[in-house]
Amino acid sequence: MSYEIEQLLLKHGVKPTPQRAVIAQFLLSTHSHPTADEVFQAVSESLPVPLSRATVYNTLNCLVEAGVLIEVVVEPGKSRYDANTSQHHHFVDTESGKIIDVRPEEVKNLPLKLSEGFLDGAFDVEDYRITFFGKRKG
Amino acid sequence: MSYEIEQLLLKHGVKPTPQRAVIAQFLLSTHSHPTADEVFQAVSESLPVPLSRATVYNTLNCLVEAGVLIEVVVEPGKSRYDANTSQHHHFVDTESGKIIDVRPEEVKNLPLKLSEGFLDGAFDVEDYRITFFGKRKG
DNA sequence: ATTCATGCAAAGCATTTGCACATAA
DNA sequence: TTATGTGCAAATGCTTTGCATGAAT
Repeated sequence: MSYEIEQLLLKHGVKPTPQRAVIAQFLLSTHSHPTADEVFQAVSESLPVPLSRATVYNTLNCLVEAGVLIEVVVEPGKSRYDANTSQHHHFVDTESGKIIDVRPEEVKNLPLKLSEGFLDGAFDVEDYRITFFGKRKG
Repeated sequence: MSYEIEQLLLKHGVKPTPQRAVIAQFLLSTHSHPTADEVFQAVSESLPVPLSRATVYNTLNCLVEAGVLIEVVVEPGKSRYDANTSQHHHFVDTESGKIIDVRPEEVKNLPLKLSEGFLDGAFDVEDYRITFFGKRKG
């Protein structure tokens, strides 16, 4: 496994194993927001090590807990994974279902705030995520 | 079933039945964003008609398709339902898991736009939803 | 030796579906 | 009677878990 991936995992307190490295590597190489099953398919095909679905699920959960990945839920029933852990938003193409990362700089009028009176000011907003929906032009 | 609920269902092209009316009624009466199972529990308890889980699922899907409800997904694995169909956002209390509706007027800096250059201007944004995360103060 | 990741198969949930029965127009 | 909603139970799909094996410290 590559030195960089190994360092990344170690930095997050995750013991580097071939399976973990290859799954993390795959997620770093794509912007397609794959599901667990898509990760399993993709990684199984082109892999020096064998891989079971259980390990894919265990590994994805482990990497999410460690902060290497984030879990993205846009449709009910399945989770998607994203190695882009910096604060960002998503655009969902409602025709293809594709999910595209949107950097905060690409959204005008950020940062957002709730009005002072929101619920008597009883809550602190720590973060927010925006999901845009739309279609390809033309 | 009440006249108003009946009219609401008819207006959306849904044939009013006791089960549908009572499920719609329950969702109109709460802001708790219940899951299908919570709807089943709540409605089963205080009900003149018997009710099966299949009917709850069928009905919720039917009401979502008809535009009477919206489906809200904040956690993987289960859908939640909301009779507030006007465009709005959500605040998730990360300690209790509670979901609170946020009216657009309560968010400063709206409306949002993507910058002109976003993906070469290839997409039209039709809508967006914001999910805020935070905690109760103190 | 001890710890812990992996693989397999079984189990667990949320949800959907097939089919028979009931109900309403 | 014709269409359609409902109920039950079985099936499905995604994910988790238990347990035995295997690798690494």
